[in-house]
Amino acid sequence: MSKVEKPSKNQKTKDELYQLALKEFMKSGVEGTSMRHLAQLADMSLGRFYYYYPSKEAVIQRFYEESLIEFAQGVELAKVNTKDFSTALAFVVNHRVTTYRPYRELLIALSRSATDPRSQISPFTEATQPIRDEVITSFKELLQHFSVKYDSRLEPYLAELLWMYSMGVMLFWVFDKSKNQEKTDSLVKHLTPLIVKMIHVSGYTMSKPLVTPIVNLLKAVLK
Amino acid sequence: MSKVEKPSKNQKTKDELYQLALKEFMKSGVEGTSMRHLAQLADMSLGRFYYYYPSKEAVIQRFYEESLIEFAQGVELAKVNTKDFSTALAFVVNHRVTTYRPYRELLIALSRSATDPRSQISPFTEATQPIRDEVITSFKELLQHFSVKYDSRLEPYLAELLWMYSMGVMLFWVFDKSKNQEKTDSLVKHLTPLIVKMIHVSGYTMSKPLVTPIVNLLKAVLK
DNA sequence: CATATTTCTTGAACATGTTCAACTTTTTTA
DNA sequence: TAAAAAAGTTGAACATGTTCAAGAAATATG
Repeated sequence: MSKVEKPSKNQKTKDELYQLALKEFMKSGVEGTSMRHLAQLADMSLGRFYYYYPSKEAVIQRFYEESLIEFAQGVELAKVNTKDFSTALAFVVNHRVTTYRPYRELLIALSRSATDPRSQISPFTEATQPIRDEVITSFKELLQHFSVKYDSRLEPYLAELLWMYSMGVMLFWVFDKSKNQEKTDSLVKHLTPLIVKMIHVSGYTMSKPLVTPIVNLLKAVLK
Repeated sequence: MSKVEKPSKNQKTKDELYQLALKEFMKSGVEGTSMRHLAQLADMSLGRFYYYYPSKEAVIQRFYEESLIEFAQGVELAKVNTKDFSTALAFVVNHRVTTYRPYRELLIALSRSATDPRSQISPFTEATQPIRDEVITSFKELLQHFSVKYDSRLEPYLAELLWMYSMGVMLFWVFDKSKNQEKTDSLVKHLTPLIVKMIHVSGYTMSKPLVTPIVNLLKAVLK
């Protein structure tokens, strides 16, 4: 009756096709996998595949959406697995990198799409991206959970900034050509405590004048 | 006799094709311009066009290279047109945005390529990109020209960091959907003096302990 | 149950980026 | 200057992402 409750054969096919595509993308890369090949693997006509995913990018987009869900879950996990905010933030980012590792190939394709302002996927664009907002909300909760203290003027921006930090690390990771992407690990290990310290310090009365220009910057640029 | 001095008909044709392609890209967008159309406009066969530019991306790549040259020139210009380092840095970035403005469409395509780690174009990748190094060198000279004082441990990184800042602003600009991209102007206006102040402050003895973790970060992550 | 409507499926066609073997013209070499 | 090598050019072919009119199957409606 309602729209939600039927898993509908349609949805099931869609899911299967997605899994299939994902596996093939990992094996042969995104560009190395043709839509015809995918259709063939799924034992269906090309047109039929396109009925379920109207474009190759649509499959990537789905991957992005699934990732965001896992992202939010990772933030939740951080709450129970860590003792302070700094390790929590590092945990979130590392968790993301870890779960992405098998999908590196895919993430490259994703980052290509993401850097197109016209794309729905771009993490910077403030499209009505409900899942994106969910992640940002869970960052807000994480801050509260650890009772992080900071300059109240940062309140409207801080969670979103943390989100941007995470996405920035992802991008760095995609580019990271060092063995096992260990530079990314370094980056997170060094930068995370720095950021957290800055957040803390922003709360001290003495640093108010330092925070003011930053707040002005954020006010002018975000939202 | 030498390799350099003949502008060779080849090179001339290449230049003309580039200009032609550029104009068409601006008019119809990069994706909206087919290689066939370009060949037709140039009154040559498709295969012939491909003889000069082996791919569409090669044309974009050329645009990138030309841009880098202008970039370096912009840094030189800043030397003579500004009185202090902060305005110089803002000048460089604004100059870049200004000269890019007519090519916004192209820059989107560029940023797509740039965000592919496999591409030659990526600003982050430390490919042997001689022109890139030239820009970084001119940043070094700019620092010297204004006798900017800073923590000496930053010396190996500072110029490259400024380069990254500029590229970051470019990326922001591409995404900036505000009217006339005025948010980018805000960003530059607010952020540039902040950065310059931080550079200055790094030189004070009292801030050495603050700089140390940052230097460690840079050491671990760059180069 | 018969009909109308929606959902699904097919197969062919199209547009476009790219490749390449064959051919022609230009330049170098002896 | 004749032969050989290099540079330039052609046109057809290929692979791939995407579209779409037409039809089949499933579902809703009266």
